[in-house]
Amino acid sequence: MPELPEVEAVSRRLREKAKGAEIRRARVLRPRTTYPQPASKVQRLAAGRTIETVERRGKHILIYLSGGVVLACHLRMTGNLYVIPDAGTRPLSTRLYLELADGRGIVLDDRRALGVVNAFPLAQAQTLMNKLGIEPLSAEFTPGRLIELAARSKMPAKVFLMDQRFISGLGNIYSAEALYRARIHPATPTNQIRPARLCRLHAAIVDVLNDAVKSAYIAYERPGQFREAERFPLAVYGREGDRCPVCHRRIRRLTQAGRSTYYCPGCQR
DNA sequence: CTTACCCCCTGTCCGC
DNA sequence: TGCGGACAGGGGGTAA
Repeated sequence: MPELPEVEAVSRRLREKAKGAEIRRARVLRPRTTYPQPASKVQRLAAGRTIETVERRGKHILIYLSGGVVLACHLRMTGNLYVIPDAGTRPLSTRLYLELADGRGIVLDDRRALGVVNAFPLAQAQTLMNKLGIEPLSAEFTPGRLIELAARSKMPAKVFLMDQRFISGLGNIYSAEALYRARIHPATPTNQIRPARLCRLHAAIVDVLNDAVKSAYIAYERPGQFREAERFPLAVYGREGDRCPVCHRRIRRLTQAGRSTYYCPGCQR
């Protein structure tokens, strides 16, 4: 599920519903969820504090609590984080929840249970987030910045885009979609892409993410629910064998860094 | 600095 | 119909 657009949608919805709420207590139902921290530490650090705000950094959701504590949440593959009306009535796949003073709950609902929640002092959260690459939807992400970053790596373009230390937030789907929009072959070594094409890639990244954020925000209108009708239209991802709408060649799949990459052999060179 | 595994989990799909 | 294996939008760790 979650790459930057979905995480942004989840984060916004959570902020709208839970900003200002007081956490009565926190319960970790699956100890591994707070790894490497003990569940007790997260429960203790969250209890009694007020949610000041909720922000996204890369694919992380940061819940800022009163007293300088941050809950850093990562949804990984199947996680979702949302407010439910009654903390006593939770989905089966709840791995951790925060019981709010008004009786509502915030749940980490995660079937595959790969999601993680840690509690950090503000400064430590800051340090960890500083290790992430540039925010692709921020003003600092410019064509020039992408050109600088690309010069530092000879990774295949797709692997580069997925590496959170360069740009944070792109995953398997939107990396492939951005490369398709930019007409760049996913295996091209990043430091060999010409500046003009990197400018095109920059625009493609920003456009695809902005489009997908809008779509994801609508799709997650109801907490914990995904509206199928609002699924973002994917040009190449998961479409092996389909015809490219532009050049009519069949979409191909290849494996890079253990993940599937989809691309159009006609458009992407 | 890379790549190439393995691990963490559950669920689904595909081929035999 | 049943079953084993591959694979799935995440990342961390370790070895080479």
